[in-house]
Amino acid sequence: MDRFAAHDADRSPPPEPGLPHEELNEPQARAASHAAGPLLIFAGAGSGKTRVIVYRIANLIVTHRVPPYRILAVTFTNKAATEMKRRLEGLIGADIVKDLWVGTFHAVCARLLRRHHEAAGLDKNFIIYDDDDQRAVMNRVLKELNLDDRRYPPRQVLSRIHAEKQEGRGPAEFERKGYFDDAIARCFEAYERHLKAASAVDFDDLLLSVLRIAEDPTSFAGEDLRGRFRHVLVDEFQDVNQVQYRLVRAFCKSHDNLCVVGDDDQSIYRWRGADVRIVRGFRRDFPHATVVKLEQNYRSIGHVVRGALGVIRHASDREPKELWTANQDGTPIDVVAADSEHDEAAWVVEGVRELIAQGVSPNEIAVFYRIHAQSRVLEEVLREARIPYQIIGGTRFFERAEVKNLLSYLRVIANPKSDVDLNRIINVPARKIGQSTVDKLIQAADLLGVSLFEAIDPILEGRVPPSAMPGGQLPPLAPAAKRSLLGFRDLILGLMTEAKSASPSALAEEVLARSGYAKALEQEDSVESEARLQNLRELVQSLVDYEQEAIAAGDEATLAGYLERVSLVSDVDALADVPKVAMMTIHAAKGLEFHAVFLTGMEEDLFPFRSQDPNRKGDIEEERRLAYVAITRARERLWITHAARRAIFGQTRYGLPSRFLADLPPASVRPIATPASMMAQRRVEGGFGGGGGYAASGLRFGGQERSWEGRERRPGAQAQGEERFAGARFSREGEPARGAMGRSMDVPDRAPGERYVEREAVDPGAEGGEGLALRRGMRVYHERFGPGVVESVDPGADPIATVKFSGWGKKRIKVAFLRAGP
DNA sequence: CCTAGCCATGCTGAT
DNA sequence: CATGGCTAGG
Repeated sequence: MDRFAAHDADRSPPPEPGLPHEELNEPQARAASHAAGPLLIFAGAGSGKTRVIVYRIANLIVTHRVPPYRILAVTFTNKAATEMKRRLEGLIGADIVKDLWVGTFHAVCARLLRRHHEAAGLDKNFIIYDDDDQRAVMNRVLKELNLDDRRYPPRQVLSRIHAEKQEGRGPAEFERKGYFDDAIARCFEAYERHLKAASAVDFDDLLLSVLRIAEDPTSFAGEDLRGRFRHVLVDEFQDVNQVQYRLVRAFCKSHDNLCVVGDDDQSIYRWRGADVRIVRGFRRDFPHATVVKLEQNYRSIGHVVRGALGVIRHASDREPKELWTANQDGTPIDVVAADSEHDEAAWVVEGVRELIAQGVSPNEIAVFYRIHAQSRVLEEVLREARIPYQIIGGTRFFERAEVKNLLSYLRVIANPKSDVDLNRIINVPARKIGQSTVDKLIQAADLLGVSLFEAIDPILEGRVPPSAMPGGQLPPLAPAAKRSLLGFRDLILGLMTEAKSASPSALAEEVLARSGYAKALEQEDSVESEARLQNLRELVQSLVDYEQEAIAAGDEATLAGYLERVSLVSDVDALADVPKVAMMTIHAAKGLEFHAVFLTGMEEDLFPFRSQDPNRKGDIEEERRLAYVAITRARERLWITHAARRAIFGQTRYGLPSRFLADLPPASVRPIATPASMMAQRRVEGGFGGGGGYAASGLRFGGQERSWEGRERRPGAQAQGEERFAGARFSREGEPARGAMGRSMDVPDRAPGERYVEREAVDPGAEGGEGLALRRGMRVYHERFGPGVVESVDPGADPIATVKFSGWGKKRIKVAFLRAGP
């Protein structure tokens, strides 16, 4: 029995007779046994969709006798693919599973493209260019076209091209909208030309090339692609883009055995071309589709499920569905007010330490953040506390310079046309081939219309036609430069010969030895160079691992195969099954689950994220879905933290608690303030002229239990800690019941930081002051609008403050209605 | 030709 | 804050 099932044994769905090994509930079983035709599965978070897909595939093979190599299952990450295969092996055996097509769109397309490389005009050993490589190509393109890279920043040009390709358009279909686009169009054309010349593809091409073949009605390759699969399953369907959808439809051309599984509430990749309309329009495209909804959550405790629902309920335009759970309520969600990001990190570490002390395995604990930049502080504190952790993403192993260098050597050996790679290593280690020499080489290559590598011989022999040079001869190379270039050429040629017989790992060793790279690093003898050597050894080891895996799977271990794999690894793929706390962005957390989750940085402008660049408009709806994804990762415990101030991007920001916090049902939340946060609060309080400010503000100690509408009624089983704060509730005299005011009914009844208020400030009998001494920047709290920051104050007998509220914007409020906020 | 150090500039999310 | 591009000096 697998880990998932073992862990959740106490809350597994009821057994279904006739379905061995796995137990499925009614809708799950319906989806799993659906034999043919289109099938749309709306799978809520934690509703056991992986289980359904796995069982469905097993069913197709065992019951319906579909040959495994006729089944394609597309997953979102390689890790998910591996996990799926692992679970299938338990059901139908490894022998059958190895013939299945299971993988990400990119991995599947890379494999198909290897087979049909000719139809795409590529060498068999084509190379996949990553972002860095793409930028290098674009830099060269801009230079070639004499375009100012300040006016046309490579990244922006690329992102424009990327957007086009994601919609399935090439340079020919590019629509010019103004004169700026003229240049973009030329860049697009030149960029494509360079990639093709290098026999390289970018991530978009991987899909696009296969799509073009698959949609070509005339070619043999296209026929093969359209007839290859009899059943296609796509997981995380809410995050597919147009190209991927067209691809899937092409694969299903001769039948419509298409099973898609998704949850529009978890669509978080719109920014990279994912189109929720595809999942929402599926029934229009396939009117006879069977639709199954999985709405029972088996993963999380009741408080977590209700917290997630509170957030997603306010999403506009979602497929009607109601997630529910039979699980126990468990512990409420802790919403923690911290003073700073350091304070926040300290709280997280303390919580992690406690969990581990209680016997929770570190790999069942995760720390989430909105952006990678938040990880550093958390990492430092964890390291200090000697808690083992692993960071997913950020600066990755394969992005380190020395690793990329060795990979570039290997890529040049596999595909000498790859100019980006050649350029990268031509002077690594330093071998006296400087920029001027490389520039001449590039010129020669451009003139001859060949790759950099192919231009070496002509330039050494002076065979570059002078007539082609505008304004004279190509400046001659210095003898020293010639010698160096010759040495480099021979090095590569020698390694190419070696590659014919040696294994990939042996070849890598050979590269390190013959190039002198290892020696150069050894001689440097610094802490950094030692670390680099270590990384290179690790890379060689990963080649060895690859070879062993290939042998075990009965495949041939090829250099191209390895290079393809490293190009397509995703961040989460690196998530190892080791006892370490996992740290990652919420995007990376999609599809994962943990016993305990710390969701950090829950502040306005950070989450929901808002770019400082006013041209880039954020998408609040997507941020909301992201929050939903984050919350639903937790099985038993969830802490959500926010900090009053945070140093990020080189400056200190004073943030408001995220608007999403206000959407958590109060009954499922336990507000907590860190000691440092309470201290800071005390300082703010001082500015209010003492504890009497509350009485003066018209707020009254309420102590009265407020009621909620519908399902959100306070559960009978109160969690401990709830009592501690039970008396600390405020209500303003004469204020209408909040339940009548739409979303404000879910505003937490206690603002973060209120614990201090309870202990120190609430004294109904205290004398009133002369109103609040508000200053700009001060944090206040309003009964209806929640926490806010004072922008300005109009003094007078009845002073009015302009206050910015998270989620509400600026409001002019009588000071009398404000009190000290979080 | 190489290297160190300076300045500037961007800075979400990722296969 | 971190990376990268550029300049000046070796």
